[in-house]
This record gives sequence, C-alpha cells and structure tokens, in this order.
Amino acid sequence: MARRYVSLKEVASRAGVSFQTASKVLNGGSVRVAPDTAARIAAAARELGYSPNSVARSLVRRSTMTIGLVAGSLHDPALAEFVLGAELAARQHGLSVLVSNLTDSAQEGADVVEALIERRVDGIIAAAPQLEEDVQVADLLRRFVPAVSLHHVEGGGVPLVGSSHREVAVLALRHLLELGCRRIATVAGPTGRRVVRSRLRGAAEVIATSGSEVDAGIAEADWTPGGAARAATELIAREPGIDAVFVHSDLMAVGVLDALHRLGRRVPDDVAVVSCDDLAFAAYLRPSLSTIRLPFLDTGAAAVELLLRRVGGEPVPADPVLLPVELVRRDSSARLLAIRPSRKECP
Amino acid sequence: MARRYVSLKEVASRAGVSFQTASKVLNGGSVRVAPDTAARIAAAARELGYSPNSVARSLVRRSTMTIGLVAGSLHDPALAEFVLGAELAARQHGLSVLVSNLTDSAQEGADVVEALIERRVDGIIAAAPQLEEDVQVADLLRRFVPAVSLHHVEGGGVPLVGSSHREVAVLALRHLLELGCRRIATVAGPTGRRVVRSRLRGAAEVIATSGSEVDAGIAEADWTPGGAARAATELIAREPGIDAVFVHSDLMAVGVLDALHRLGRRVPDDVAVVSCDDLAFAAYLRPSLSTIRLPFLDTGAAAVELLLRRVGGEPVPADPVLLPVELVRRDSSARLLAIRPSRKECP
DNA sequence: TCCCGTTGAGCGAACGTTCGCTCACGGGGG
DNA sequence: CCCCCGTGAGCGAACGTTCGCTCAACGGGA
Repeated sequence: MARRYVSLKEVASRAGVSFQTASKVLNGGSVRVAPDTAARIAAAARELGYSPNSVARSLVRRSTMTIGLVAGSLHDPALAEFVLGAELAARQHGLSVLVSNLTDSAQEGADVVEALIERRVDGIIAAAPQLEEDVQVADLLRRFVPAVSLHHVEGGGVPLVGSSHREVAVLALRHLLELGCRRIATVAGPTGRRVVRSRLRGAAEVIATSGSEVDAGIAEADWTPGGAARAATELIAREPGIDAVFVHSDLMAVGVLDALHRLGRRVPDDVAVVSCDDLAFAAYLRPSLSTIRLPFLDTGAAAVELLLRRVGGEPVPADPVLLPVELVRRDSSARLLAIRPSRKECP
Repeated sequence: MARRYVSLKEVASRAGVSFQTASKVLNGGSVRVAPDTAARIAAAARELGYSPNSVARSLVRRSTMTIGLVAGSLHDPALAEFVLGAELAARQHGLSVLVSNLTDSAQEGADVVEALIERRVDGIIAAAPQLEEDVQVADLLRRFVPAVSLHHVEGGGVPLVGSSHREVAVLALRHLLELGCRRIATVAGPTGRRVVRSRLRGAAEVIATSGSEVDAGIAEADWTPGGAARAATELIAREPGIDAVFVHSDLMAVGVLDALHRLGRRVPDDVAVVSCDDLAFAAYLRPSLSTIRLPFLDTGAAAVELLLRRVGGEPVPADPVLLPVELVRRDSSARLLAIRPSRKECP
C-alpha cells in the first residue's frame, strides 16, 4: 500500500508517445489523435494503474473543483441534512466538498475559512449562525472567494439562501391562534441569533393582531432537548395558564413534550405544541408532532446551485433565495374544541 | 470578489528579494534569514493580502493534508456524530476533511473513492456499511491509499475501528433477561449488513443460555422510525406475548414506542424496550429510553488517530480498535417486578 | 596577512499537469 | 508538378510552491 502513484510520463513512455499526447487522450478531450495511439495509451494507463493527479491539474487550471462548507455543528440533525443535500448536489457537478464544523471559539471561524481559501476552494457555503456577526469572516468571503450563506453576513455582498424565518413563525402562530389558543409561550433557540430573533419578531407580529395578552412569554434554550425541557418548566412555573408552546426545533420539542408531561399537562388537550424542522421522528412522537417543515435537503442543493452561478460570475441577487416552508398538522396541535376540555387524570 | 490571488513572486518582488527567500520566511520555517529582511517580506505579504497556495505546496510536498471520509448517509444522526468527531480531530492535526455521502447505487462507492484518490488525499476513512462487500472499493483502499474502516473490508488489510457489535447485543439482551423478560423480539437494521448480523449473533448467544423459547422473533427495518413501527407491529401480530423488544437504533425505537402504544402495550410494564446509540433525545422520550451508548464522537477521533499512524507507516493492527459501549438504564426497561403485572387500561 | 567558518540570500530543479503552437507528413485539387 | 491543407504528434512554457545547493561577504583567530 501507499505505493507510488504513476505519472503521465510513465504511461506515455510505456505507450511510446510524449506525455502531452498521453494527457490529451487521458483527460477525455476529444482531440485529434489516431485511434490506435489512443488505444495504446489507454492500455498503458490501465496496466500501470494510472490515476490522474488532480492536484497538478488544479494548479494549472486554477480550479480545484472543490467547495468548502463551513457548518455549525453536525450535531444538529437539520444541519446534517443540509450538508447531505449540498454534498449530493455538488457531486452531481463533479465537485468535492470540504466540510468544517465550528465549535464555539471566536477565532475559529476566520481560521477555518482561511484554511479553505489556502486550499483554493472554488467557493464556500457558510451555514453557521455563529458567524452572523463575524466581520472578519464576512470580509474574507467578500474579498477572496465566491460564497453563499445561509445566515446573515455582516456588511452584505454575499448572496443568501434559505427559508423565511419570519414565515416559519407566522405559520406556527397563526395555526395556534386558529386553534383557539390564547396563552402562547415560546421555547426559542439562543436569542442572540438572528434566525431566532426573526422568528420571535414574526411571532410577535401575529400575536399583535390578537391582543398582547396572548403572549405568554419566551424562554431561551440551547437547541438541546434537555435545555428545552428546562425552559418549558420555567415557562409553566412563570405562567401556569399557558395553552400553547411554539418550539424552535423538533429536537427541543422532545424535551418540551417531556416537561409538559411531567408537569401534568396533556398535549394537545391542555397545551398545544408546534415546532420547526419536521425531522424523521416527528411523526412518531407521542403525540405526533405538529411542525413547520423546512426543506433542508433542497436548501443544500439550492445553495450549491447558487454558488455555482456565483462562481460563473453572475451578480449577487439582491434578495435572498427563499425556499417554501409548510405547516404539517399532527396530533400535538389537534385541538378538537376551541373550548378547552376539563383536565382528566390518568393513573 | 474572485480577485486574483497574489503569488510568492509578487510578494518577493515588492520586498526586493527572490521568491525562494520569501518562501523561507512565509512558510514559517526557522531558517537563516536576517530579521529585517524577514520583516520586510512579512509586511509585503500583509499588504498584498498574500494567501499561500496549498495546491502548489501539495504538489511538491506530495501531501495534501487532506483526508477523505466516505460516509453512509448523514441522514443517520449517529453517523453525523461520527463525522463531527472525525473532522474535529482531523483539524487538530491541521488536516481538512473531504466528505462524501453514499446513497445506494452500486458503482457509487468505487467512484467516490476514486475521486478521493485522484485528489490525492493522504488517507481515507470508510464509514459506510453499504461498502462491506464491495471488493472493488476494498481493492482501492488496499492498493492506493492508507485507510481505516468502521466496517468490514472484504479481504482485510485495512485496520478497523469501532465498537463490538456483539457486545452491544450482549449487554442489551443480558439486561432484558435480568429484568425477567421471557419473550424477547428484535427490531433489527437491514439483515444484509454485518453490523446487524453481528448483533443478531450476539443476541442469539445470550438467548441460547436461557432456552430457545425466549426468542420471540426478528423483524427487519430500514433504520427509520416508520420502518421500525411497521416491523414492531408485525412482530406483535406474529407473537402477541412479546414482553421485550431490542431495537437496533434510537431513531427506530421512536417508531417502536409509537407502535407499541397504538397496540395498547404499555412500556415498560407490558413490554420492555432497549435500543442502541443513546442519541440526545433518548432521555426525553416517554418513557425515557434505555439504550446501549455508542461513543460516536470518540470513534471519529480514534479513526483519525489510527489513520494518522497508518499514514506514518505503522503496520496494520491485527485486531480492530474497540471502543467501550455501555448500558444506559432508563424507564423503558424499568421493570419493577419480575412477574408481569396485569395490564391496566388507561382511557 | 591568510584562511576558514558562518551568515544571509539566490538559484536551479522538481512536483504532474494543461494548453497552445509548431512541425512533419501525405494526399488531393488546380 | 506544385502547393496547400488537414491530420497526428511533439515541444515549450506555465501553474506556485519547496528544497538543497551554491555563493558572496564578512569577521576573527592563528
């Protein structure tokens, strides 16, 4: 193993031609070369186990056919799905994907992006909310390499792709209001994030149409089930009359459902729950989870397409590319009566 | 944007030195160079926004400082976690990671691995069960590039890393037997996979010690909650007296819990459930899920360490590198009495 | 005064490609 | 019979580095 790679020169000398001629036939170009010469070269390549060196090719072509994907952590299933979508789409175009996960340290973002730039990726997809305010990263993305982003980029100049966070919240809140909910609380992601703030703003807009007493408070959590369970517990303690919870992710919703159960609240009879994402397990929770479906796979593919257009020199679209979201109604918000039934105890 | 990159030559000419001298100071080597010359070069580099071209460096150094990671789909949260662990560990060593997801088509595996080889990755980590029987891929991994694998590689020669599938099953089954379960069924992953077969074998061994009537059947599923729910339903139909289910993943367990509930079985009172993985949400399901914890993050890091040793020329260890697994007891297997209580109905 | 060692910097070659240009060789049309 | 053009293949340069060797200058010890 770790055998030396054979080069074009060696293939060529075995076939009795110059290495440039070998290059012509092996790179697949339909150039002028005699059929039998081509066959001889192909045979030599096969016999020697020739594998083209795309490092050398990248050097002269000034294109690595590689894109960089800097992601907030793959720990988040939604983001993992996005990465999957992007990678599959990239491969369709013959591109490889260099993936970097961000943890939390401040300098990390710029370091990671710089590493990608040194590797001369053809473009970068940023999918890491923690980079929202990073001016250093924003500057790198603007100056050195074509890029697209899932999140706000400080100072602009980088095309955005994704779904409308505001709309996600609007769909959820409207649904809860139509159900007759009148005390709606929110278990949000970290409120420092724009995604989260956009959702909160969207929700507030809808609530404003129904009177402010509908807002039963917001608790911040860290996208984990455990954090969300604590947040929900805190909300109920603050405001026992809550009749609905809007949760910012399916994973957190698992924790919320658990907390509500522990506190003796039945879902959906006492409290309706709607969350965001529509992960695979959402339909199989008990009760099955109403949620706003976000098209992560498609978003990944769309990011790649947009990036490719950007690489091709198209101008930055002024508006973000938005993909549709959709309410999926399930049992956690299946309120049969607008009037809340009396609570029944189950041993 | 898409501005031309500045080369060492340009930096050097601005600093009034040869480009090789500029190389010496910019690559960080502690070579003999006068302090003020070094400062001049560094200043020129900064002013021009020099970014070293690691493509050219890779060409001459014959090392890309990049590893390839071919993963079954990131759709699987466990695998995503593994990729995360591997990427973080790789970055610690200054390596970037090229990630490829496999879907299903037969030729894809070899194509993807060949693409990585053409990119001259320094090593490959294979984490895709669908590659288990792929002799073409096995051959590439043996012949061209240092590799480690999470799964069996046809013909050997590639070091393995992971946890003992057998032990996972043994821990789960022993636990269920100690609980007093006497009709134990299994919702397995695709039985074509060695992982799955090893688990089934481990389970069978344990069951064999307690009499064969303990085995209440196996149903195959596709790692999804939905598939698992169908499998569980089928198992109960075949064998209504089941008092325990061993599920091959947490995600599938969500589906199994749902199916059991629909069929009027209480967990754990009527049926105990133990699964595998210990994903973040397992502790927050209702009932909380007993599961065998697999150290995905650590496995990712271990794979990178092993690969690096392999790249460094160390011989293939004869035995797989095994990471410990652990039973996490939670409510889904919290049987209070060895004697099953009579079933109580809950409206 | 001579010689040698050290310090600082330049130089050439190599890494494995791609790409455009040149060139030799025939054959066919005027 | 000559010329021109098409075909097939070679050649040189370039991509941006790294690395080892050479070389000039200088200074100090014998």
